[in-house]
Amino acid sequence: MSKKTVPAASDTETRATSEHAPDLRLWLRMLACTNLIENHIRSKLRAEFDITLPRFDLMAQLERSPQGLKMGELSKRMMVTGGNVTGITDQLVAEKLVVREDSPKDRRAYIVKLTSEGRRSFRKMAESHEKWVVGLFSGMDEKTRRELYDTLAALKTSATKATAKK
Amino acid sequence: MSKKTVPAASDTETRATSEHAPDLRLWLRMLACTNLIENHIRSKLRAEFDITLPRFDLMAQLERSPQGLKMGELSKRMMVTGGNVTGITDQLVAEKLVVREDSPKDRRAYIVKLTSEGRRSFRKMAESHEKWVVGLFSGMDEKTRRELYDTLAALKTSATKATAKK
DNA sequence: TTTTGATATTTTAGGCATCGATATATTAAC
DNA sequence: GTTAATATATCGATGCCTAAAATATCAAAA
Repeated sequence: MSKKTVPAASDTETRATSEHAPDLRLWLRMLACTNLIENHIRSKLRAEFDITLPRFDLMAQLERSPQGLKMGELSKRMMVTGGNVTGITDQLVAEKLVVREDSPKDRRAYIVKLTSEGRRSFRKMAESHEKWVVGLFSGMDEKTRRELYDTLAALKTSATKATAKK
Repeated sequence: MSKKTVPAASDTETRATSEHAPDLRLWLRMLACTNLIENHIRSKLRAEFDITLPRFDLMAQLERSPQGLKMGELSKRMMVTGGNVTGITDQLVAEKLVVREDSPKDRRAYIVKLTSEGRRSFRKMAESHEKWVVGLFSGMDEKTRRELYDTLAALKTSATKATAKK
């Protein structure tokens, strides 16, 4: 199913050597893991639902906020630029999966919402998506996953502080 | 320095709610961390050296392999498609940072190598890059970083196995 | 009011990424 | 040796993504 053009062996982490700072090796390993998982999910979404990851992600945000979200909010939450959200939204609107409604409070803004078809469609995809993710992590025991979850919280704090300053 | 258009607060992890599978929340947190760090590094590279992350990454691979690498090898190690490597290499060749040499063994293949200017340039950038990464992780204590490094190894094993099958 | 500045979104130009198709060279089968 | 299968790299179409500029609205100060 979907012959992979992107190979998984001998990956990004190859860049790290013993002479590098431990933090650098840590970062490259993390990046390699994330890319591996992300690429996998991307190709599954495409193969089974003919949708892209960014579109899925945008819909996921909306599913969590039934009252809808402004473009700017989507941008913040997805950690991408506004112009990017414009493009993805355009596509989803064309597919009738979301709608742009005028904000009653602010004529500059739109409120983006899932259509009922969008909601139905998303829920179906999300179910599979969750299974894939569970599968990807299933080789780790419970304790290790918990540990990873907690250490990532620490990383998030550290990185947020570092990127915020200056 | 370089006012960020991409905000960092209220991020991708927002997608996760308590009703989701723990693995899903773990994955979204990991993704949020990676995006945060990657976006930061990307904008620093651009602001201080006027280079993109993919070009930096390609040069990093070559720096590790002074004998040069074939396009296909770069593709494997960077975890991107061959066509992508073609494009990035074209740009770096135009900037005279790398060269494409004909492979003596295989007339289909090229060997890509850093030029001396490329090597010099890369080393300078790599020094800063390493500092940024260290800074991003500096809010975590040594033990936690070690823990993260180890749990990621387990994740890599788990995910590799899961993506390989079928 | 009018101006000033900030906010919300889109637009534009350029680069990165995929997939699928193609051209060419290598290797294996016969 | 010819044919067939495989491997290497590029190209074309499409979509994501950013930064910077343009447009429009809002909100507060003068």
